Amino acid sequence: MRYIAYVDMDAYYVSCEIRDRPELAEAPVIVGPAPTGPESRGVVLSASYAARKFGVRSALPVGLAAQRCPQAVWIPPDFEKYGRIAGEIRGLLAPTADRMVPMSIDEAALEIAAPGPSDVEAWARATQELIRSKLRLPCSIGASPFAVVAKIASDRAKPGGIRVVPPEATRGFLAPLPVSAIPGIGPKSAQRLEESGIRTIADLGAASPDTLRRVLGQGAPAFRALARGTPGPELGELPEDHGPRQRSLDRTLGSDTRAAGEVRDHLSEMAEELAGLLAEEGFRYQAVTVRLRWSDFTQAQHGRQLPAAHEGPAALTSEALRLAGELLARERAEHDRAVRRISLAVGALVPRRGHQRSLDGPAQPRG
DNA sequence: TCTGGGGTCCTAGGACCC
DNA sequence: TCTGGGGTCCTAGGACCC
Ligand SMILES: [Mg+2]
Repeated sequence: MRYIAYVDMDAYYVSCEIRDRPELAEAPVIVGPAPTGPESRGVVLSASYAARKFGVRSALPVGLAAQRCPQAVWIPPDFEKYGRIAGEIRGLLAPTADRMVPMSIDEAALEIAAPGPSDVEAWARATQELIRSKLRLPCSIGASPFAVVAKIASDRAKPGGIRVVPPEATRGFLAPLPVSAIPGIGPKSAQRLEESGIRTIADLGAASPDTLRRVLGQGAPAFRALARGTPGPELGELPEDHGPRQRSLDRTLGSDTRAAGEVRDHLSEMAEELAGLLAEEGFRYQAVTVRLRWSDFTQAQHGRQLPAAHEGPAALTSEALRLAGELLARERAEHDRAVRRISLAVGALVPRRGHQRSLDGPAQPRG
């Protein structure tokens, strides 16, 4: 039988740092911009399990994290290191499986052929031991013939565990879990489902297709089939890789601004940087979008398809400045909020002639 | 406490075509 | 001539994931 094993590194950034500073193994460690430092506008990127006992989680504003856990050891992020180690992890994993698909910087899905669940279990123990002995890093592993079930199982196995769900056990495994355990059902969907009396995945499987369609939209039938233990290909199989859809850069300003010149200066730099990134990756772009987040945290975007694909910073810079100018003009006339964050994205990416996409798959940074 | 940066996909309305 | 319907593309906004 073909199983999908989902390997998810535990507290990945923190584990990478503790590896180099073993005296911190049991300490409340937080990777993120220190709240007393220059980048006070930030969030926790990764928290050790000791820090989580104080209510510190990824994406928590650093000010609140410091308040909840004053004794925390703060370590600034080193993305170059995390990326390099991620490559080493993949190098160890790939030869153990028929196929390995990187899902993020700290997750990978592997296809393995195994006669039964006990063989998968043995593979998972050996794999955990391999990563622990070679790289001194902990991970959790979930496995199922269905991709999304393997991922959910890896979440339930954390930290450091293994959870194998044979196909016939799928429905029973999922039934008691909250709907929010399903990737793709976030806080908003969970709230709306709760308002319809749907709290667990068992509730989801018993709900009427019409109700689910209203709350979850087009994906409803796939979620319902999953809840009944028989996911279709949308959730059961690993997604195909068709190359990146877009590339983007974001900058949150140290303090909000109404100065158009400041916004333009940032955008010009960002356009240069983004054009350089695309050149390295071998893509041309045929769409440009500028997105501005205002001081009240709402955002507005303005974008445009270009008549032809471009490379280099010139077209990107002029488009970006024009789009931002139009957004800012409208904002001045309507609400006149200050700018908090500037984002620049290019889409409709076209491979440059003669340029083959790297076999490593797209860059997949995360934090 | 005050909310990062980098991605993917879905929805909805209007334009346009058949 | 009028009406309806479906498909696709574009744009803006939003949910969601790590
Ligand atoms: Mg992880």
